[in-house]
Amino acid sequence: MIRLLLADDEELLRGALCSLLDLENDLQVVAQAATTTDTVRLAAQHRPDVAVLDLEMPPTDGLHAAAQILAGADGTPPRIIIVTRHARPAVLRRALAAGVSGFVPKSTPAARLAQIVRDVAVGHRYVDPEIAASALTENECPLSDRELEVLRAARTGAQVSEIAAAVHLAPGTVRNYLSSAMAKLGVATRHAAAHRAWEEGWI
Amino acid sequence: MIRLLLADDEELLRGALCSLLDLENDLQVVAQAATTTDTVRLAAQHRPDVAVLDLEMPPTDGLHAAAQILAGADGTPPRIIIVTRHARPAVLRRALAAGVSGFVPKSTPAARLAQIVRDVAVGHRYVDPEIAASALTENECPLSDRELEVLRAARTGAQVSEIAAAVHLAPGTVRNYLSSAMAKLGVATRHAAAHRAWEEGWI
DNA sequence: GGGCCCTGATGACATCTGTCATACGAGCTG
DNA sequence: CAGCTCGTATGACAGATGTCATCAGGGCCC
Repeated sequence: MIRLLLADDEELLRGALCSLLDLENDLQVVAQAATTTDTVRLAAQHRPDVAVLDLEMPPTDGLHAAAQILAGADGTPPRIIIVTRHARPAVLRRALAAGVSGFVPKSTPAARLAQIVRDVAVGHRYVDPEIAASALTENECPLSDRELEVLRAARTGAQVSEIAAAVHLAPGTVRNYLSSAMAKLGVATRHAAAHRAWEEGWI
Repeated sequence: MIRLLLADDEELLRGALCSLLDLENDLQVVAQAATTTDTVRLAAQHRPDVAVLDLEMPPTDGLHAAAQILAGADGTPPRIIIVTRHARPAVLRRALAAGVSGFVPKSTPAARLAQIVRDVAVGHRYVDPEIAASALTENECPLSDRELEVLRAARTGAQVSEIAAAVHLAPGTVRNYLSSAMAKLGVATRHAAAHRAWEEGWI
């Protein structure tokens, strides 16, 4: 019997997946969570074999939760499967770096999930083939850490002075980073750059 | 037997909901769609009793699909339930104006969906109580149609000239609309205004 | 130590943005 | 008809933004 932890902030999806997976008679959902904090707590408490985590979850995100679970486990940590709607190569890279075993976009047929869970439970890794292919062909994120940082701060439409305060840099420096990020992305405004970087899964 | 059309671009959710609802022995999923065009086509072809539509679907959205289904039906049109993650009062208003019978956020427990489908099938309407309460207390969108239009075009970080081209207005006029929208929303940049309007579900 | 790259910072300059006053025509209201 | 509002447009101006050259300090390699 494979013991599962299911984490997703959307009750509808989590509930539907729960009953779907519980139908399989070698799978058992032992805990459910809607937040990353609950996820980490319940993983430590129930020690599931496999944790299926949505990437987009408050208050942080699935990757943070995965890292915490893997770091905090004494003994063998659970295998972790990340499920996401925002399935971009860059996100896949970050997920694999965090040590997750499975990466599944929400465009995967529901029927296949149970099999992926079984594969991962016995130690295999599963990565959506489509995204894996993109990750191998698409170019890396061209932006530096600082550039990503200022773009993150620019996402809500803030002015330079606000961004500068948020990242603890001089306003002029922020403008330089924004400028180089825009040049790298081939766009004309910081906001277009932030939008683009977000779409690509870089921030 | 209640005949259902299920439309959602996420296979995972659609598949999970499908098996969940099929488990109920008075419900039967007769068609599934991942795009709004398929949704409209299959609704005409299968004439389901209830259509469960995700709001966020390519290439248009669930509300467009709902309007087309209701307009195109000869005889009694299907009852329509909109499911959405982005459940804001403004969206609810637009949905009700389009003639849908049910409005369900994705935070609804999966187990309750079957009952909502049954209620709607016999002619009741169902609106998530939480959102309905917000819709009654929260203030209306203060923006005019033109303001919303330019903000929509501004969302990707475009410059004034691009926005002007997109909405077929003079650049100066676009700036006036952006300016008044920013004033109404109490923000300092067009991008912050667009971000805000998006969060509120206005664009 | 001397050179070299990297990060963060500054200042100057052209351009873009946000604000505001104003204008003009369409439609409506008295 | 005169007066009014509304949508659209223009021009002017201050301030914000994007670009670029340049500089100071800190590691790092020879």
